[in-house]
Amino acid sequence: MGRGKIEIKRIENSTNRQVAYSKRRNGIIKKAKEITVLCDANVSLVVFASSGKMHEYCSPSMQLVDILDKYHKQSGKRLWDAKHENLSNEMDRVKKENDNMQIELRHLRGEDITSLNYKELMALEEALENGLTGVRDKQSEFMKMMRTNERMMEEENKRLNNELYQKEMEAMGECVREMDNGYNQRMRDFNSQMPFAFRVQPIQPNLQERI
Amino acid sequence: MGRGKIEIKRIENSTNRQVAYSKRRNGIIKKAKEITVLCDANVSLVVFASSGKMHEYCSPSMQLVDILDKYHKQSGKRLWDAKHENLSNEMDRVKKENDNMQIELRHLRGEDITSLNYKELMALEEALENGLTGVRDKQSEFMKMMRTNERMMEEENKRLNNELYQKEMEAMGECVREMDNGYNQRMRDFNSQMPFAFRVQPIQPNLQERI
DNA sequence: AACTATTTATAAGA
DNA sequence: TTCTTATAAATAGTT
Repeated sequence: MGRGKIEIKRIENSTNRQVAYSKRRNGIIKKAKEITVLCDANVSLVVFASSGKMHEYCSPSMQLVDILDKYHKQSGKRLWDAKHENLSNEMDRVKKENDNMQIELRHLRGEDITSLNYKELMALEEALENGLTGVRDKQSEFMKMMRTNERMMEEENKRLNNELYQKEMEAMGECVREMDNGYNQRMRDFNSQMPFAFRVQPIQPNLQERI
Repeated sequence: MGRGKIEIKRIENSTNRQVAYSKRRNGIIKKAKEITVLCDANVSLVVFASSGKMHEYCSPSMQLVDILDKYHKQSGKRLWDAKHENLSNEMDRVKKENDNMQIELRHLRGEDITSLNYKELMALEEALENGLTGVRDKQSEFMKMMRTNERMMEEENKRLNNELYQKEMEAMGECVREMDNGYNQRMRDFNSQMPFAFRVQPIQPNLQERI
């Protein structure tokens, strides 16, 4: 009923689909109201757009719960119980999955392995070795990164020390020549004796969170 | 849409009302199906005739319970009782636990460890090593048991062979002296040449299920 | 339950 | 979204 006949299949153009949804939703709700009045019927209508938005119509003087109650009584399908049962089943399934994982975890931790046969033990060993290999690869990667970083820090440190020394030399300027030359000598001595760890260090955000 | 226009008010003639109900109910259900397909929507429709008879339509791949669940979530109206909510919460809890275990398992298998920091990697390595130690202890225990068993079987075998030989000697009694002495000699030769595996073996229930 | 004249819903276009 | 309008679809009244 429109400018052209349409096939009843999903409207691919999303705008058109949206428009059609809006129109038809109004239409169906209007029909629901009409049948309610004309035929003295009770209707519960809940429509969800694909977007998730919900619209509902429910005959006046009746709440959805009442309708459901009637539905419950009529259909013999016990909705609440059914829902409960579904949830219960799902629960059992998930709990079983849980138990299996628990067992697997315990095995991987070397616990409760008395019940395993030799074949299973071998498989377990292999799994553990594989895991260990992966972890150690990752660790050596880390090590490499740390060494690289250390080297960078060391260089940065050298550079900073140098710069600092230059700055001091500059700042002291003429002063220096008037003072005992021994002072700067002592300064340099001190710096070269100071343990590396106590010198000014660059901030290395890459490492701060990881170590 | 008919031979004449009608006012939207209760149809007083009961037969007409009944007919109209039937026609319009089909119409509305058809519309519900159409909007479901055309617009990718989900619909729950329950219609009660004034007689009390019920008809329903529910989008495929969705049960009324699912619709209700969605309805519940959207409207905030409490359709489910406390029991349900408890179960629901428990479910969430268990599912979360499940996810955590899944993650731990993947880590132990060396998967998804990119996101771990060094400390976590170390802990993981230790766990794996402990697991491996446990498994290997168990394996060596197995080995020991198998060796012990083998030794026992060997001894048992020797004993049985001996016994068999003694029995044969006894049973043949006088016969032997009358026969060519070469027979027994051949018998013994044969037995000592026969591969170990084909001799009578003791039943070892401890090993039967395990290996 | 079928038929059909008419009303109503709506697809496409603006 | 809303309006318009040509056309498809629904259905009231009839058989």
